[in-house]
Amino acid sequence: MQGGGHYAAATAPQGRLPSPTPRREPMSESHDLPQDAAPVSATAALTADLPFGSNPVPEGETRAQRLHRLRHSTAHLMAEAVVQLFPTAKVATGPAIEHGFYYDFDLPRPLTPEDLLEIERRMKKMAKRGFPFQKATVSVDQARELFETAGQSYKIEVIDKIVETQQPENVTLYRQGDFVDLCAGPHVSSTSRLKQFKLLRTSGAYWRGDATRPMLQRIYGTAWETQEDLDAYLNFLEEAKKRNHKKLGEELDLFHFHKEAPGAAFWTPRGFAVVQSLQKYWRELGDRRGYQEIWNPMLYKKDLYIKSGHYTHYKDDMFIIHQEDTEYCLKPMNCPDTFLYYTSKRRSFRELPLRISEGGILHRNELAGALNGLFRVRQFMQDDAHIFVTAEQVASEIAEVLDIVRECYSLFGLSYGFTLSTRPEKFMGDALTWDKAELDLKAALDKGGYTYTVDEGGGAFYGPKIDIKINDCLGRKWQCATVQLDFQQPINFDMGYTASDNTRQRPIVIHRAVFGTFERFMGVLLEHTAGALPTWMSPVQAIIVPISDKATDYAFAVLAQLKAQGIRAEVDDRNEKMGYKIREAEMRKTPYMLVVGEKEAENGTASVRTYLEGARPEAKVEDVIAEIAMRIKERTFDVDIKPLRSFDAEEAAPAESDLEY
RNA sequence: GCCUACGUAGCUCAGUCGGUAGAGCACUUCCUUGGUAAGGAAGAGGUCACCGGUUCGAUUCCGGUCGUAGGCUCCA
Repeated sequence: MQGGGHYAAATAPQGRLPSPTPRREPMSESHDLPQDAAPVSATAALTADLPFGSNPVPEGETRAQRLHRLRHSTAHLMAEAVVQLFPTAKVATGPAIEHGFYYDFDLPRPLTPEDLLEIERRMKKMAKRGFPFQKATVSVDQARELFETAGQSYKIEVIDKIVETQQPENVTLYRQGDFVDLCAGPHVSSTSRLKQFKLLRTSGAYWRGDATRPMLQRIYGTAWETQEDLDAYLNFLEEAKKRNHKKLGEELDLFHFHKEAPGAAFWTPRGFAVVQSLQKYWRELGDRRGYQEIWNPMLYKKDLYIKSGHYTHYKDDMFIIHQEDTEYCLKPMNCPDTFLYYTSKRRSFRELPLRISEGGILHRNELAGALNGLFRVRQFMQDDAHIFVTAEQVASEIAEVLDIVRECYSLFGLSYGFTLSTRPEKFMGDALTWDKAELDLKAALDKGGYTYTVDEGGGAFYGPKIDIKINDCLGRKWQCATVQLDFQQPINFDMGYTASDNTRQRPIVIHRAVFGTFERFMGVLLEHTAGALPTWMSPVQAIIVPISDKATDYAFAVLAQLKAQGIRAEVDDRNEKMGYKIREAEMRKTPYMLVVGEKEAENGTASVRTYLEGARPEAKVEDVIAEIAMRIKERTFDVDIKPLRSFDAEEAAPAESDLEY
């Protein structure tokens, strides 16, 4: 990069610029510009002639657009601070993103947390000084010359890309203070508009997201229009941290991870009770909705995956076992072996739609760096099902699946959104079939009254799909459910059915999962409920607290009654005071606490305390049991969900003011 | 897999500028028999992730491995 151009140093007096910071030394603000900083003055000379002028503020912007502009400008401000600290830095790209912004840099050394503080400090300082954002429209050649002189090779690449895709005559540059960037804009009028921001973290990021390109250093930050918004957002981050499902899993003794099996959850008795409650619901739902469950092997000769195409397209993600001369694969998905079931005999149109579910144990060799608690594991179980249908049945069957989605998610107070992904450029089958299928999916969505977004060309090569994203009570989105049409695998497996006219027809396969994986869904639910699960899922649904051992016999008698009704209950007969036991039960978020002493033993009652309501008056044991049993049976969502304010830019409109940049 | 950071008792964390470690909670025993979020005392518990290197001596410094976190990439 020939001398390490400080490409941004365009116009300001040179005395303001810092010298390169020595490796691993704490930042100091008293550095002066090195006298030999040739690239700097060269750049300054170059930009001096450029037509920097006004930066018109767009009219009629939405709040989202305003925030986007604000955040993008903050990214530029940050880049300026980074270039000050690291004059040899190369800057890559720095867009606004949801809730904030980032900027990628190629730096001489890794960033430390102290660097982040120093960068933020400089940003605040420059913001206060109020440098205007100015815009210049220059020819592509002028821009290229500028960034070449400054040694900014990534910017050259961006220019090349723009030229290749858009063939413009001119590009625009934006400048604030000492920093000039290739940028389409728009920006705020002045850095003095940038007040409520915070740098959050650094990370590595491949240039252009390409693992073969250099790893850059990315700094993430957040920016808002008001201090109140910023505080609320930082509070949200804190709350999300508190609700982290790994932390809750530890505190509530639900699951563990061990390095002996990276990426695979070890469920404790308490945690497994929760998983089983969910699986029980899944099986009941399947029964009710006409699904039949099968149970297939976990280990297959590679032939199966050669047939399905996974061996060529998915091999890197599969665990493969060599046994003597044979290659076996741990199954990464249920579809291929479900298809073996389908083709195991001749099928009639009378059997369709054939709804086959299988919650097999799946293994995927996810990248080590991608593993993340229950959200990304290597071993998991999906609430998977494959529905074999005729073309005519697609629309009604999809509608049925969407109705299951509605039922499931409403059970947990989760809202959700749909995305319809249509035919990609490279697709299998004929376009007519696709068109019909897409119309069917649309019709099912419309008929159900669902709103959805369309991702044109976002479908899988084998068929269009509907993805469902959950919104939890912190407003976070999670991809769990998916409904996919598949025209390809029926061909690979030569599936058929005999139609009413005695011809052999090809079925269409619908892949569907609602919870997605039980693991991820558990993680989402834990964070959504902050670990206070509804009674029907709770590991221990009722705990009986004898006041002293004089009441122990009665406590166990009550326990027997609870258990007789299928309630997960325990007696805490440890030699502790009741206050202690209650505290522990509260911290475990136990929905029902039945306090019993001599008085209750005499009356056949219990003093009830619930997690939701606190202490209640004494009640007949039968009545309490009936209440708990009813909540379990009906799967009542007896959870106190306090939705945090949304950070969706469109929803959370501020008190209208002249927020004008 | 890549970047950065981290790994001390079951959990949450102190600490050691290189001389083999400490707290709280949990656990065990004893005392206490107690009305709605921690009663008291004693005890036990650690190859300071693992493997190498430097050193008289490494938990501490260096290198590697494994695992974890946040990202990148990928995805349920």
